[in-house]
Amino acid sequence: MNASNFDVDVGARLRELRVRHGLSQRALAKRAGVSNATVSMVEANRMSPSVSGLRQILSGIPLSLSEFFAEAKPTVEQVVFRASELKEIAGGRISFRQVGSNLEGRSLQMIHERYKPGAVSGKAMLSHQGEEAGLIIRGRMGLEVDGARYELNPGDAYFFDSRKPHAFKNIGDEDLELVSACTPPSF
Amino acid sequence: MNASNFDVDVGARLRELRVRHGLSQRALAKRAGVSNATVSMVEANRMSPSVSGLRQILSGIPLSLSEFFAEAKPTVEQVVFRASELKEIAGGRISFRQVGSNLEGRSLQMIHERYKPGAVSGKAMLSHQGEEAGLIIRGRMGLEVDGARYELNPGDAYFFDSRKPHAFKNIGDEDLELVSACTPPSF
DNA sequence: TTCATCCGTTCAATATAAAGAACATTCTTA
DNA sequence: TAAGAATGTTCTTTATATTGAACGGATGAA
Repeated sequence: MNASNFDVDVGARLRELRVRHGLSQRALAKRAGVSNATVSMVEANRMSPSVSGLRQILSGIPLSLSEFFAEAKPTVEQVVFRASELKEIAGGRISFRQVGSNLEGRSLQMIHERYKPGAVSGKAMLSHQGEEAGLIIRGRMGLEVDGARYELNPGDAYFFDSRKPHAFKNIGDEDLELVSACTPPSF
Repeated sequence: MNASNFDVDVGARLRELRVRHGLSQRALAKRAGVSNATVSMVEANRMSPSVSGLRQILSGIPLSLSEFFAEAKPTVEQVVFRASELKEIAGGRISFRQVGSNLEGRSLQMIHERYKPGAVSGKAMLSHQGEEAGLIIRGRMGLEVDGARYELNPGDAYFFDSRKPHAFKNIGDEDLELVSACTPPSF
């Protein structure tokens, strides 16, 4: 049994991509160097192509296997989130106010962060893979990533791999305010 | 043209994942309900499994096809980007200052945006799939997504699917300043 | 109409993936 | 030593993916 996710409907996905690119089964088959019968069979799920066969077919679009199997991103309903609507996901001396409350199925998370003077946060462990970026709006931040220390002022920014251990600290006298984003939002 | 990637070595990737999970070929085969011979052949690239066969094999780890074919993320060298180092990717009445200059291999892009009063930007066409988010620092923004119009003030934020047509405008008297992020950075 | 050309599907023949058993090798353990 | 159990590989048979050609339907032009 396949534990982790819903199965990709290979046939439907191929058809969707082919049509989106304005190709007929035959046109795609010719570009890819396979028979039109194969394209037809695969799209109808009447057979499961070999990986090399699928790669061959996709070369006619062209598209990588990675792109083919990438998770479909669900549509996000709400577009605008008022300042008062941002979801508080941390309290006290640190305020994390997230854009949108439901992370399910998203690949991007944005947070409006505020730290009181001296406040600290961070992760020591390797979390799931992904990337993190942020830009300082106000105040001074001390950043430690993978053992290296930095000081950031308004307008400065950071970018690193989420798997590296990291810590944030407000090292100034006033509140520290920044906007951060990370992907994927799973943590 | 498939700009983005090199082909996956299916055999090597499977072996890497199996070993990383501490499974022998036979143990994996048993959990997945396939023969050990198949696992051996696939790892040696002596045959290219069918998609359904590979899915079956991966179910023993377990791992989804999506995860199997996901691109390995390269490590990002530079962590901190000074305000003066942000890369200007648009000029004139609109200033887009990107965190980091090289997007290759990244899945996250962050931009410090500034619009003069009246300045407009946006995309009418469907661009590649992904998500976009932003948070207003200063000024007033008019946002149109998929035909719907919104007004945003400092602290407000937005989040939508990049494929929807969208436009940004500074509808205030002062400069509009915001931090945005999108994924994937391809555009 | 009739011809031409496109579309997607289906069929029989062939190439290849997958199973099950036997193989060689390297460890343990007696 | 030798026996036992683990590993990954290689064999032969069987199931299935893939081909090339033929099919039926739709569209458009003479």
